[in-house]
Amino acid sequence: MTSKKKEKYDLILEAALKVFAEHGFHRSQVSKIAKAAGVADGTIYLYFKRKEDILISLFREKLGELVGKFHMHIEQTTGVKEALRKVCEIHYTELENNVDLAFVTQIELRQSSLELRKEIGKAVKPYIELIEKLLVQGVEENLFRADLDVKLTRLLLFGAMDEVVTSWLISGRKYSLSAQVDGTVQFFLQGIQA
Amino acid sequence: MTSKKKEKYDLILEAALKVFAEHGFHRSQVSKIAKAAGVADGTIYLYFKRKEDILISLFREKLGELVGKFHMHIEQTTGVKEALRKVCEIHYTELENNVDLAFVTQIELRQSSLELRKEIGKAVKPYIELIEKLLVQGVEENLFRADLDVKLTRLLLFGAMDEVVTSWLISGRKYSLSAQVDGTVQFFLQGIQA
Amino acid sequence: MTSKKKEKYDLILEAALKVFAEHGFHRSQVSKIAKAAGVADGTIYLYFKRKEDILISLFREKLGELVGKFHMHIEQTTGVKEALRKVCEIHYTELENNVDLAFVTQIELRQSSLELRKEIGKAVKPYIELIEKLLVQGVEENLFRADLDVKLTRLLLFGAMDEVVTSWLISGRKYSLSAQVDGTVQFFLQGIQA
Amino acid sequence: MTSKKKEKYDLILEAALKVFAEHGFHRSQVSKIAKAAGVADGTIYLYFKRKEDILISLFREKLGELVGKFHMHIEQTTGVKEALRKVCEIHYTELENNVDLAFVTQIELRQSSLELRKEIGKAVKPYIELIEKLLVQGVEENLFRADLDVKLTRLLLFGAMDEVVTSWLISGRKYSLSAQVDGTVQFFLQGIQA
DNA sequence: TATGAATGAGAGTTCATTCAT
DNA sequence: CATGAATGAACTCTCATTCAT
Repeated sequence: MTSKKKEKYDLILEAALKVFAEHGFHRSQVSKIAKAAGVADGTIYLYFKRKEDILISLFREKLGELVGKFHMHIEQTTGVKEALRKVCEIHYTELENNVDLAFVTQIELRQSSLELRKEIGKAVKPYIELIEKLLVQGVEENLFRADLDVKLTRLLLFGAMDEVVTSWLISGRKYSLSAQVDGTVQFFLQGIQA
Repeated sequence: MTSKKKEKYDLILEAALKVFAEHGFHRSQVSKIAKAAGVADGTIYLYFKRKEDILISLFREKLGELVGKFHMHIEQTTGVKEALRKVCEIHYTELENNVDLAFVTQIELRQSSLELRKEIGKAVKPYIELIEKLLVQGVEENLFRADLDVKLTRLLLFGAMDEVVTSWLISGRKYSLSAQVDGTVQFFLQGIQA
Repeated sequence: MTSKKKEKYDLILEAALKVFAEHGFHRSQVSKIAKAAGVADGTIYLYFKRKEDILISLFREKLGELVGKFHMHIEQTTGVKEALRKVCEIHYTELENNVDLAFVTQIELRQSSLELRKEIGKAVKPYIELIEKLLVQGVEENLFRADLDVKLTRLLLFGAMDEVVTSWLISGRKYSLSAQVDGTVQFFLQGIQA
Repeated sequence: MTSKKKEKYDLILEAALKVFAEHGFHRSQVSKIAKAAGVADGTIYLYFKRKEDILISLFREKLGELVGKFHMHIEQTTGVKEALRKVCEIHYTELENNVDLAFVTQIELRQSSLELRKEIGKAVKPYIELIEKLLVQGVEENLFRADLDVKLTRLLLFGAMDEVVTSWLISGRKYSLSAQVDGTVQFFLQGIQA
């Protein structure tokens, strides 16, 4: 029963991901999601309290998976710099290979109330903290500047990558996103100075 | 008459800024904006084709003003690095001193369709290009790396600053935004490397 | 403008009376009322806050008219007993001649929440108080028993008439309601007579 | 098995009485009743065809019990007048001592369609006929007026008592209901007395 | 230009009822 | 007999936009 319930829960989530990516959150009627999932409208409400809950749950699940991948790959790396490159690489390639998810995270999820954005902020936090952890480690190993403001820098790194992804999406994905990893990581490590 | 028209146009825009900042785009009814501007609902439609147009126009006007300020201040600077610091300084202080505008640009404006976001992209372009121009100049003056990918880097810089502002807003503005200028610029110039 | 507004207000109220009488409150969709009134659905909400407000307003207006008629006719009577007969006569004939109103007051209005019934109770109060006033006057004139519990008796009179009307309606109006005036009044007077 | 069936039937009815009394008919979801009865939603439909059937059955059962009590007590009385007082006494005390039932009969049961009200009318009939029987007997014994319209009077008596109960409920039960018996009966007897 | 009353399409959500297990 | 997950019809209310004045 639990597995069956879980199945339908995931079924709806998968359907929602597709519908949100194609039509955007506000233009995605619950009935459209239900139809895509092959269930009745009312069934949605057996698994989610409100329409917004689908969005939040979707984000939590998918971001959870992503953070899992980050941790998994980073464990296999040997140095902090290498790990940081891995983070950027996963960030770019995962979203490049999963355009639906990219649209939802970069475009649709932002189309929400301040209240919801705080909720999303909580879900993003583990990722931001992962970056911070690497920064702290780098400072301890004397690889990064001793006076580095890690709280500020984690935002700068995340924001920089985030903007690259969004810009790539809005441009219509006319170039390779993963090809930007080198330039991005070099910028992170060296800055722009000659 | 044209000046009078301009006056009412601005009147509506100012009212919209306040209303959007307080209630968010989707919760800001046209009638609420009209009331705040002291005009009739229908009058709005003499100056703006659709509700979304108010948002776009607001952004264009305000961003235009901002870009103007950037140009004005940069002309008074002597070097590229100094100019880049000035850009960051203006970016942070202007939004810190104009919280309404900050809310609209960082939160509400993102709550829009892909179509609208493209429109916004066009309005942001002059700013992004201003950054790019400084980067190109820096490379030419051998201040920045010769192999710098300026198209990518302009996004990284903008994205990094953008995230810092958004994060500051969502956190509830518990710390000084302008105090982040030093750390941000240092990161831009030096990167994180020791 | 005010008269025009008043006109549409009444238009909706008249339409609602017909629709409520025919289909009952819960089966009367707002769209049905709007159609009957020849206005758009949304227009209803320019004059009434919620669907329930239509019912309450309808009751207030109609009961207000009725109480007005009571007062008007009673002023023309000479004695208390005659006045009491007039009350019963108006009660029965008005509802007999306005079956739609009768249905709404006797059947549909009762189909409401305890909260709403209290609201209705307030609207009925002037009528109950009118009856009480007559009873007090009768006691003072030694026409009615000196030990008469006027608070209780006003309920007994109102309830008795109310039940006669409801029963007449539910029976399918197979007999004359106004023909019950004599029997009712005789019962009342003998009951309260000194 | 039949007794077991009867048990569950009563179980649901008792649960429904409580739920209806607390939340009202329209706000009492079938699932809420099922939960209160400790059965599954679907089980309700093994005993009742529709939600309304629960209400009707509830009324029939409870009113049947009441009418039984009336008959039982009246048999023990010696005169018609005494019997009539007993009727009023039972009417008031039974509902005063069973507030849940009072709420359902006076408030919730009225919240139903004309169709249902006819159904309820049938259930009330034995009680009304009981009153009529007493009236006829009284007339035969020359205790009551010879020209008494018993069909009308039975309604007047029932309606008067009904209104007293409803008014007592809506007022928030701030006074004793059974204390109204004397005043009520005195009014009745004087009204119909020979 | 300006008004603001009127429009009416649109969608989230509830819940009585069913039926496969 | 019993279950409870699934169904899907039903309906109120909002609000961007229009247009007669």
